[in-house]
Amino acid sequence: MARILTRKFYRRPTLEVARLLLGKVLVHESPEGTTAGMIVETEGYLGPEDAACHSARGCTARTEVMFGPAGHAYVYFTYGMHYCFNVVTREKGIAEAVLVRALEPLEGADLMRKRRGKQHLADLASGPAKLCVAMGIGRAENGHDLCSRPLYIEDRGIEPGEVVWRPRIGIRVATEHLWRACIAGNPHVSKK
DNA sequence: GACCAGATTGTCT
DNA sequence: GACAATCTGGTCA
Repeated sequence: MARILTRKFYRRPTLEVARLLLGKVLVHESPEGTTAGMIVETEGYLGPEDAACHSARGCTARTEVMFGPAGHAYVYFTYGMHYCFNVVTREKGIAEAVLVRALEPLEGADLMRKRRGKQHLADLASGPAKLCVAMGIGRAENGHDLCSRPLYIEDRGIEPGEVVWRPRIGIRVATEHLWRACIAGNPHVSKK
């Protein structure tokens, strides 16, 4: 009953995509094995209006993917050691994206444990940099079309339950917006 | 449990 | 040359 999300899904307004992604399943069919996790936490980044958004200061080599068509992966490197995974929304030329902040592991938990060096399920993908390690996402995945294998998001008909909006985390500016969507009470959300 | 500093490098000024 | 959409391990309680 699983259905890979089409480009149409990602062309919606960014905050709507952020909310609708909760309960959807991110799947990576890597050479080492398949890992999958349900998305439990996301953040919207709203282009020029949003000082915290990488694209707010124009199109550069780094942010180029965000300016492209919806449904592509924007993976960036930060703090000298971490990757973060985003989904590009809207249409070509409108540089907005949704940061996937946390997953609940569904498949390939043993592979995630091996990649992360952690045993506890809630430690495997409960943060943007953690989930990239657990899912094997890195620079190579930047620009990948999420409507196709080996990396995609699918709808398995899971009801996310109650959704709550919170301030965004880990940024220095524009922290007043409630643009972080979480599944209420889910233990895999990055912070309480 | 809460708080703090260190790791480490791509990207932009 | 400064800083970053983070995580981890240490210290102190």
